[in-house]
Amino acid sequence: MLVSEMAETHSLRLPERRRPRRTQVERRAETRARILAATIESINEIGYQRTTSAEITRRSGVTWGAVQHHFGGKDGILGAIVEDSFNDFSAGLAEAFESLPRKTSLPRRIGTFVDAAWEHFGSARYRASFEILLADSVSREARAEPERNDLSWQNEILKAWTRIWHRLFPELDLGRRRTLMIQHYTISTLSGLASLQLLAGKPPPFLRDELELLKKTLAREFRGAGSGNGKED
Amino acid sequence: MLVSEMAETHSLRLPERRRPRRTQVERRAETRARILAATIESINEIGYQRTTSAEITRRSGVTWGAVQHHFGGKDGILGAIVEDSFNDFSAGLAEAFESLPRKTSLPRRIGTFVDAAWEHFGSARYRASFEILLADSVSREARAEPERNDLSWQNEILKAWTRIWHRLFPELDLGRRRTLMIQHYTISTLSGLASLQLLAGKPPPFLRDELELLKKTLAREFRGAGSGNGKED
DNA sequence: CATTTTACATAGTACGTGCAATGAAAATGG
DNA sequence: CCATTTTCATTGCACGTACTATGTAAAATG
Repeated sequence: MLVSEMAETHSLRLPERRRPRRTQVERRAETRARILAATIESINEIGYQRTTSAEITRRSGVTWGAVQHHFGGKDGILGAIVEDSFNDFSAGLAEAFESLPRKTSLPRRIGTFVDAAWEHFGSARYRASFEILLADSVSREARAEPERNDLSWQNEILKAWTRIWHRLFPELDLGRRRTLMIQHYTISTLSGLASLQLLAGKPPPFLRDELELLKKTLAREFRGAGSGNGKED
Repeated sequence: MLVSEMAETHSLRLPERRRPRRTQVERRAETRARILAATIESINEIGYQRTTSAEITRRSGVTWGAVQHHFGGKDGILGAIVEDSFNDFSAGLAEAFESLPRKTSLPRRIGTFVDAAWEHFGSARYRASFEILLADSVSREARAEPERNDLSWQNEILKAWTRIWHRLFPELDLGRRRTLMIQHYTISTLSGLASLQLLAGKPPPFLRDELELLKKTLAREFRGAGSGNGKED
């Protein structure tokens, strides 16, 4: 389905007052959102390669001039998608943390944590980000461009992850090394689920059980890791 | 490093008898291997996008005519990589199974299984296959080409996986649904590790520990799943 | 209402990419 | 040693893609 059909499907039948005098910020926000949505949709439906500039304009219903104005170019769209995805992810984790009553049991905290994380990794936007980063990051180091964009998103995402982690599970003391290992394992599994969904074209059939299995694994690793048990390396 | 430098680094200094009268099968095998190796290397180093036909000929040291002759075109190379990767994977698992003495303990069997599986998922060839499939499979369903190539590699890989699985762990009876779930979970984690390695550009720092954690998880799930315990859905 | 700024539209273009077409060299087989 | 097949090399080209350049409409500003 084309994004352009979402908001103005019947606009052809109502030619009177087609544009009800929208304000600039409204226009700006809507076209930006349409471009981003169209790009994400296209990447998920036909893949990164085939998501061309023409395809984006076709799906979004806007012209290339709009893209140029708002994002500068195609790279601008892709960068914005990755950035938004990451920001919403941090916000979502923080929100899940806030909405949790004080002194919730460890398994329950793990549950909400994994669920909130999957809210991110399971989204179409993350899948798009994944393809974008994959297509971009590998080639970036070849060009020897050390920084330029979001100064190594990897460190950023790891930092945010660790921050939330420590706030959610303050009593844990597994040692820095083991903590990072379990974090990386969790990300691997969740991102792996997302990437397999990309390859299969449909969500994993046993998704819920797999998330439960991950929770169980985390719970097991956390058990017996109360304050003071960790050994730093 | 260029693949073309591997075998004929000093050939410029020994112009006499440059080509010691190789047989056809030798020539064929070598150039094919060089092309495949160059493509895999390129995908891992500079990414799928930048792995152009020119880049492949540059790294392999052969011309486009050779590629055309052996693979028909670029798609031929990519397809061969995926196919070879999958075949070697099945062979590797089977071999690991054969080399295992009768009545090995369950944890040890799990260990060799995970290690053998990572031998596959951790290889540069798999990472290349992953990018190829990602770039190709998503766009294929958009073009509505139901079969054509290896008739849904997904089913094939799942079948082979299940086949080995049942030979390695014949006493398990978790029920079909739960078995498939755990398989998918294992693939997700391993493939996730591989994809994160692609994004990071370097192998995961805690790889060994993460594999151990996966083994532990599997062992725990298998425990108490002797013959007759499974419940079919 | 006039002016300035912002938001979008249209047409043309430079460039990379994969490949077709053709030919030469190398090996095989008699 | 010759004919045939296999293997590899060269050149030119059609095509898609992202983008530049420039023009127009719409909203803000006073």
